Amino acid sequence: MSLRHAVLGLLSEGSASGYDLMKLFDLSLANVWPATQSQLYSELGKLAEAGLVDVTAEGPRGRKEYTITEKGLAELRHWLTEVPPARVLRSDMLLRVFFLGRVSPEEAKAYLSGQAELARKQLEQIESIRGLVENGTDNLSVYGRLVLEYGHRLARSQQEWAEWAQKQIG
Amino acid sequence: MSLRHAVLGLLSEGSASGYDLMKLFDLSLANVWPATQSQLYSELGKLAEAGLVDVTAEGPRGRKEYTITEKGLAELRHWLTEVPPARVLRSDMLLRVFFLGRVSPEEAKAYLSGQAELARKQLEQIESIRGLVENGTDNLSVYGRLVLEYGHRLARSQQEWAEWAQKQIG
DNA sequence: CGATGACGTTCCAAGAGTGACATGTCGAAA
DNA sequence: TTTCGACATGTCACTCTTGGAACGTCATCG
Repeated sequence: MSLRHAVLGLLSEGSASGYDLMKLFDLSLANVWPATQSQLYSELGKLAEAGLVDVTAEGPRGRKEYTITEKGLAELRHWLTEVPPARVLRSDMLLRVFFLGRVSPEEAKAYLSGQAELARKQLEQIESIRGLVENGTDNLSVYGRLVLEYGHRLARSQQEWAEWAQKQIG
Repeated sequence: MSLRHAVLGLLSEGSASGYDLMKLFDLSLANVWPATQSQLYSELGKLAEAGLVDVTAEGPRGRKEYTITEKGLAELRHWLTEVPPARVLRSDMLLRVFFLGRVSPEEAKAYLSGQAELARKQLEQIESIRGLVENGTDNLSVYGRLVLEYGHRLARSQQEWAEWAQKQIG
C-alpha cells in the first residue's frame, strides 16, 4: 500500500508525468521503495480515480501531467503522522545465514566474505553519491540526505558484522 | 522465490509437517522471512510436485510428514552457494523520511523519536531472546545466533541514526 | 529525408503475499 | 460427556510486484 504514498509524496513536491516520476523514482526512492514502470502508471490511474491526484495538463505524445489534490495532500500527511510504519524486513541474505550449516565451513565463510565485500562496495558507492547531493536545499535533498546517512550506517554495520561472523565459524 | 528455500532449509534439519514448519517459522525465520500458513501449505504442495520433498508419513488428523529429497538438498546447496542474494530493501519507515518536509518540524521530530524508541524496544527484545538461545548447538541455533547479532547491530544503528536525525531538523 | 534515441502511455501474464474462511480430529480436563 | 484448545490441512479472493510487449511521437543529427 506504500507505492501509493511514494507517488503522492513525489507529487507533493511538484506536478509531474508518469515518465517524470519514473526517473525521480530511479534516482531517489529506488533503494528504499523500488517500483516498475507498469506499477507506476497503474497506480497513477487509481490515484486519479480516487481523486487524490488530478490530470492538470496534457502535453505532446499523450503526456499527462498529474498534480496532487488537497485530498491527496491530506492523505499523505495522515500517512506520515498517524499510520504506524509496518516493519516487514525480508532479507534473502539473512535467510541464507540460517542454513549455512548445510554447506562446508569454507563455503560458509566465502559467503560471508562475499557479503562483506558487497557491503564495502556499497559503502563506497554511497560515499560517492554523498558528494553529489551535498548541496541542494529542496525537501527531497534535505531529507534524502538523512536516508543516505542511514544507508551509510547500515552498510558499515553490515560489513563489520559480516567480518565478525566469519570469525565465528570454524 | 525464497520461501521455497526457507522451507527446504528447515526440512534439511529434519522432517516435519506443515504445522510443524509454521511453528518453526514463527520462532526462527519470522523476522527474516515471514510466511503465512496458506503460503506454507501451498509451497509444500508445489515442492512435493517438483520432487524436492516427499511425503514420508501420514499421521492422525491428516498429518503429512515431509522429508527433503536428495534433489531438494542439492537445490538448497545450489541456492546457498551459487545464487547471488538479491538485495531488495523496501522500507516503509525510510520512505516516510523522504517526505518529512511535508509536515511540521515538530511532527518530523516526533516521527524520528518514535522510531528511536521503537529501535530501543527492539534492542531490548533481542537481548532478552539472546539469553534464551545462548546454548543450543544445533545448526539453526548456531547460525541463528549470527542472525540475532545482525539484528542487534541493526537495531542499535537504527536507534543511533534516529537520534542523530532528530538533531538535523530545525 | 531517414534513422535514432528520448519521450510517453497502456496492457497483460504470472508469481508472491495477505487474510479470512471452511473443515475437521484428537486428547484432556471439567 | 461435553467442551475446549491444540493439531492439521486446504481453498478463495484480492492486492502487489515483476517483466515484458506493443504502440506511437517528437526532435535532432547525418
